[in-house]
Amino acid sequence: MIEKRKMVKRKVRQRRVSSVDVAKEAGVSQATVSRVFNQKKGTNVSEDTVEKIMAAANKLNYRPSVIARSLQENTTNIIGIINRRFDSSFHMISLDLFSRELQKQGYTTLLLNLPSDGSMDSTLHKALEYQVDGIILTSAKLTSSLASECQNYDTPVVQFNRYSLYQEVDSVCLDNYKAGMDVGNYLLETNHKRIGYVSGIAGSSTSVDRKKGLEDSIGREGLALTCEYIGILTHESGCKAADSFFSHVDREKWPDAVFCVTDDVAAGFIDQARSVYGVNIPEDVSVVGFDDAPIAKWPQYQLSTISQPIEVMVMETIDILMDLIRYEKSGVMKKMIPGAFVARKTVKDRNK
Amino acid sequence: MIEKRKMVKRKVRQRRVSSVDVAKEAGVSQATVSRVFNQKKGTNVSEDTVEKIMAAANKLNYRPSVIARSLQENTTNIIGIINRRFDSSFHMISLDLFSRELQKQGYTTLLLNLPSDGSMDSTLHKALEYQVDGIILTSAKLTSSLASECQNYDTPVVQFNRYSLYQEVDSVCLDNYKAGMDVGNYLLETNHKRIGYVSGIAGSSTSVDRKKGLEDSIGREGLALTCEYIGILTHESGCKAADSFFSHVDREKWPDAVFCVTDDVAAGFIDQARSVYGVNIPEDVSVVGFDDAPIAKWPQYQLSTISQPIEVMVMETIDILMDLIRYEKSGVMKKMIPGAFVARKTVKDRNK
DNA sequence: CTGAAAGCGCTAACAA
DNA sequence: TTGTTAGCGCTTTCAG
Repeated sequence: MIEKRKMVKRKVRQRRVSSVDVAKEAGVSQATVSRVFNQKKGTNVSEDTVEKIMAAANKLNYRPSVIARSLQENTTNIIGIINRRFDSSFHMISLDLFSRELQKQGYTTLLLNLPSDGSMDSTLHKALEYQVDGIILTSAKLTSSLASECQNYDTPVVQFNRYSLYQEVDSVCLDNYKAGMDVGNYLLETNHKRIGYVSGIAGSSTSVDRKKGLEDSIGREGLALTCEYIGILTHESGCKAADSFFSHVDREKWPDAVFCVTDDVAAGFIDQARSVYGVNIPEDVSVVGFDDAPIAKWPQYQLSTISQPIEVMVMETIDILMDLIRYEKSGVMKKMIPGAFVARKTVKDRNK
Repeated sequence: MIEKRKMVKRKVRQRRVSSVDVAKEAGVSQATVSRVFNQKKGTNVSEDTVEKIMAAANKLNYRPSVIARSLQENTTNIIGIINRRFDSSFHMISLDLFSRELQKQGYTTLLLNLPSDGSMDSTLHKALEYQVDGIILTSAKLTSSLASECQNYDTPVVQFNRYSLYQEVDSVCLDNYKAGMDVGNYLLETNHKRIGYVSGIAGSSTSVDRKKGLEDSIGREGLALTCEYIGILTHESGCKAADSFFSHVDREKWPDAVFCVTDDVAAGFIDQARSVYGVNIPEDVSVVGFDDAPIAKWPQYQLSTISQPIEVMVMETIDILMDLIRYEKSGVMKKMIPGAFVARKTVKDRNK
């Protein structure tokens, strides 16, 4: 391979065929060619010339240069999606929805990754340099200096799956706090007393908000979390949480309900609890997950969980971004989407 | 929302600050500004002017326009990734690796989706219009007319996770046929006689090649597939396969080994076989999966499987593409990557 | 070391 | 209906 590279001659990319070439071939002016390939508002070109031009274009295999057009129009029809990491099906599904829907609306997706240290400057600048028409920032927050930089470049940003009360940035986010409260209230109604929480990555705002909602809810009944495990978003992390909750602990000190930050985590928790500690779900311990991922429906889990309407969230995000692109901004839009509790079979009503 | 849109004035995107603005501010010519922002080969600009220019640039918040540069240089530093669908962690992981590695090498990723009818023309044309420097086509094959169109545009294409003997297109693909043979040979060595296959989407070449390898391998011992189920790449599909293999069938007619196209499918197969039909894995039936996804390591599965070296495959793909971008093409490169059998606990040695 | 000027491929205002 | 012309912001000779 190395050999080959050395031996082969460097390459200069050939010039592409341009509207001038087509114009020459068709015997018309370049502007007319441009008109034909811009059939916006009834551009007036005679049938005859259109035909001549199309013939020439086909013969030469002409395609307009989006780059040149972008330079002229000061707009690229590209949306930058800045992604923190792919660590759950939530990210995969939302990215897929984003790019498909944007494509449907005539935009293309430029995918940018945040470096693992989480610093955003260079990635954001890259997006700005490419003159994207808008930016979707997933699972990350903009600092205020970065936000004003986007303002300078007249490039709208919408945060997806993250929000902050103190930011001037538009955002769409599941109402994680409320979802946490809903879970708490449900567990109270079903008469649970010893409630545990299995968290995601320390400090992740989705995880923190869910916990806070849970705590505030059960706090109104004078309860506090019995136990907590801080891990990551994997099955294995759920297993470890079960270890931490059930080993070296008297049976009376076990939680009677556990809220897991993710369905995957909940599955790991359930598997380990059942197989290693002989815990019956939900007779001994109730479990609630989050996401309503496919795994929640697997027969052995039948997991009660909170479903995130990802598609709604994605559409809202795109709508807001499109407004920002097309119209002058008037106020900040922070959209909180409610999650929905899906009752399956992992929570027992302990009133009975 | 509708209201708001109507009331607010249409937006015209403001002009960005250009090198001319910086030049004015710094009291130099525009060309010199350009030089400073192109410190490739020892561009000779004096310390003094560099400082003046940087000061002005910072003051005005100047960033070069990649678009204008692309127009001039006839190269965009964008790689188009054309994606068929996201239906397994394999796609998610490989996309993540692709975009991170490309970013590391100074490229950016334009993400394009194939429409659900699978037609590729419009998507490919979109990539060509954006003048991407190269295209990575994942899980799909180029028709010969499309391939020659890319040639016309001097835009190299590498197929990832798909290949064909008859194509002139470079490709990187796991050797699915060989992997299928490996599984078959292993099952023969361990003295299995009644072998079944759970396939992915009908006609998907990865699925077909794995099956063919399996068949050819066991065929040399005079065996044929005992049973087959054609489904999709989900846990549920694996459950259905178990239904199809175990219901309404005498126990003596059960397969003694089943090869599943994916770990997820294998997990569903195992779950259903165990819980509904009381099948012991691997005592009654051995199971082999594919991918070595995280689920293969879950305690309740401990799945024997074939691991795909995704990272190697991604790197090879990028290497080939970079060669194609930088050097004249000399021959077609079809890279077959071998999978590796990972023995865990779902295959029983029936010689003992 | 720096400036002037041409040109990448396109759109759009203006003329004809 | 069509052609002419002036840029969009940049890189790159070519002079000086």
